[in-house]
Amino acid sequence: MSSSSAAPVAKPPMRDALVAAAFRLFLERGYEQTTVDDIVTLAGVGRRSFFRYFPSKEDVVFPDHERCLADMTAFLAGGAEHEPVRRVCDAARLVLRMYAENPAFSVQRYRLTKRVPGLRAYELSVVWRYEHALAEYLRERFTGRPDGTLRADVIAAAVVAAHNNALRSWLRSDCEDDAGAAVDHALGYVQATYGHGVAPTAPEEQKKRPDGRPGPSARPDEVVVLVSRRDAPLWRVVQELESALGRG
Amino acid sequence: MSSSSAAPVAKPPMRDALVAAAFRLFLERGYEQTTVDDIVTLAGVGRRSFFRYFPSKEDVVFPDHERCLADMTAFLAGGAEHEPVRRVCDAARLVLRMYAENPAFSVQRYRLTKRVPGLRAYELSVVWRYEHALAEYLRERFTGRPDGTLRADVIAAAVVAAHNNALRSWLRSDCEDDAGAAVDHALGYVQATYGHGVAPTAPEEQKKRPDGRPGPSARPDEVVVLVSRRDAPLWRVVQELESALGRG
DNA sequence: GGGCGCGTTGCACTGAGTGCCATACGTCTT
DNA sequence: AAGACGTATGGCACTCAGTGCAACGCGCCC
Repeated sequence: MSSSSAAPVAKPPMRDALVAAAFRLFLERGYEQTTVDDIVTLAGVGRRSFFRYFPSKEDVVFPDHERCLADMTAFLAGGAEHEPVRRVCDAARLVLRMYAENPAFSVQRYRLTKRVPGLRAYELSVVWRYEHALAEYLRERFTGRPDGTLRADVIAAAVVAAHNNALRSWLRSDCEDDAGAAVDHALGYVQATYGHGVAPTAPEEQKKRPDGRPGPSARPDEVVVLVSRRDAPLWRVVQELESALGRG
Repeated sequence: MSSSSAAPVAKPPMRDALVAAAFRLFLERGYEQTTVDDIVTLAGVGRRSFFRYFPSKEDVVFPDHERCLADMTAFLAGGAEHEPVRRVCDAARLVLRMYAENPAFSVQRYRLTKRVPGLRAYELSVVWRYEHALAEYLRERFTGRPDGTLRADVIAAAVVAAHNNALRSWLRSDCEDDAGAAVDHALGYVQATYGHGVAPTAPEEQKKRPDGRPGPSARPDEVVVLVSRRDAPLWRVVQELESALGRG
């Protein structure tokens, strides 16, 4: 079995071998029933090398997470055009696209994390870093707004929840559904709630669109969210509504 | 020293002693620098007993979490009156009240979890169970609605994020702020976004209040959220608004 | 050829967590 | 009163994750 110049992988042949060996064993005999020694024996490498590539046994289940997080962070840092909520939703779409690049792998991991409590907990800490990055981005964009950090935290949590909802339903369908459509639908709900001008509660957003029109990427199914005190007089509510819609 | 009948604690004197010893050591020399042997030596008990009361070293940092989660779950199962979003917000208020019962302890724990990555990760798995319980409750209440599980997941995430935002800012202030007011403000934002009748998108909610009034415990600062397609005719929007307000 | 950097490996060690059994104490039974 | 029994605790040995350290092999450059 010559493996010399057949498929010259750029950097880490050993890393991939460890991931492959780990998943084989995890799937056939379970995560907790598999020791690191089992993995390195199957991969034919030394035990010490495992911990050189993966700081913990759990990390081998999320081998490209650091890269994925770095990509998302770079995307957020890449520019501030578009509206902030739109941008974090796009960041979430980016993450889902990375999952969708390896459907088989993503499904296997999903089955693992669903069954093993320890892996579920670890996945939470992974997801938390994404959410934290989104919240951090929104906090910067929301500086000066009333309740800026609160809104940032809540919106980031909502985006992550919507993303995960779509991702899980896609994974449960064995990747037969359209992942992009699912996440668009889920994030559309979040964008409809928090995105756009939301004039009455964030009037300063209006200044960015002096023409009073919906702004970039206006689709016919866009929605407007109006928040008003319940005891406000109806005429006042309608007035706010007209200004939010840019009519009247 | 005679400790026979001086302070006859009901159930677990040993458990509390372990918690006290653990926090003393964690605070004075750090979490990772403290071994379980150190804790049991200071508490004067056998090492095996530690793991009888706490399944892991991390659990000693959240000693009453199981009870707190059970209380919240019981509260949710206790009744389905009020509007669902209102109810999960009240559940979050319940949790914050438990934190507020031991301000000093909560602050110490906050300082610990903030600095120790392992504890932060563990706290995430703790918080996740709360969020999951809220989402589960909302899913049941939202069965039949379009995107019921999506809305349930997103709202649960938003509630938890708002709760945590208020909790953290309260803990950072050394418990000098008013925790109740902070969480009311944060959850008010979520309730303003998702709560109440939200007539246009959830008309079935109207049936529960045939009188058309806001329902129980209507406060003057309650708000109504109206979601509508941006391209809808204005008269239609106003019609929906009137029905949402129970006027017209 | 000999030094040098790097990736790999083996080895010993710490510490978390578990299973098993022995012990002590209170209670219930005969 | 003596013994049986359940429960709480302690002690011991073991597995396994993770780390520090010191070799070893290997290509490379001087």
